[in-house]
Amino acid sequence: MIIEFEKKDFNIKHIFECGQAFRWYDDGDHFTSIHKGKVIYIREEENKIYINSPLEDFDSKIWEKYFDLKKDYGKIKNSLIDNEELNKAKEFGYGIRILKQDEFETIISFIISANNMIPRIKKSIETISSMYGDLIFEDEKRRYYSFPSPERLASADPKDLRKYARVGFRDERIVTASKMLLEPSFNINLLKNMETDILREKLIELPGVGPKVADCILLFGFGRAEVFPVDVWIKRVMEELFIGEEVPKSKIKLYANKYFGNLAGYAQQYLFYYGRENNIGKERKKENKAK
DNA sequence: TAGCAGGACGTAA
DNA sequence: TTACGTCCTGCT
Repeated sequence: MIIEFEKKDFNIKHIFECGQAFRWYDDGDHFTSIHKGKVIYIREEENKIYINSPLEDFDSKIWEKYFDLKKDYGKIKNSLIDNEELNKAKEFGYGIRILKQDEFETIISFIISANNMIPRIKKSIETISSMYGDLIFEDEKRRYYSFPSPERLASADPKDLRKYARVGFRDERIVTASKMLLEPSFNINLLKNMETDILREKLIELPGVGPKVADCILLFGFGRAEVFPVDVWIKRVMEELFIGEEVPKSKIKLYANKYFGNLAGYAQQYLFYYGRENNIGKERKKENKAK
């Protein structure tokens, strides 16, 4: 079974490489992605996108939701302020979409992301899935495992997470957060219905979740598109392109809100991808250090 | 081999 | 409220 649609505001590479997701592979002529215990192959041809699954139980609705296909990203881009630098970023990452990822997986993934780098985060998540998830499929490239349930991760030994999944000091955080997420006050349906600021406070109760990680979870796991996560990259990019001077991390959000309003999350993705791929702000940082 | 990159968190000012 | 040192791994 297959989903097929017009290639408009959709670029597979942009979607997966803009730093929002970790369970995907660039397999040359196609990308492979794992989500909610399912595997898909996704490829672009001329002006069409094809998503197909090697598994029997293919539910196109899951993937429509995951890729946010109902949303008109052209319209979003047009609604963002007309700013020269932002326009460049929009053009550069023209096919970015914000994925709607599984809530639990997003929480654990971004706890792992703290003080960490994307290739290492990907490796840790892959190992964790192979240790505590279920084998769902195998092709000539690799074996695919589902991301473990909160129950499975709650009973994991932090020492194993450290030793095999190389998560370092995040080991206890992962297990404790998984345990807390099994408590009634963290019931997923309860969380889903919370107002964004309340939900952020709730998420920060989890060990390993601070303001930045909470914002990533809100944006990528709970679909709160008005949220603007501030990491070292986006800080540099905002300072370089919009603010013109170094400001504390806490101030960056105020600028984002002023410029992008409730579309801040989309702007963040275009700017993050554009800034990181082009090393924006990094040179200036080096210069400052040399002084 | 030492240095660096990357957020959370505890402590101190 | 802000500023700092520490927690790890993997790369150069």
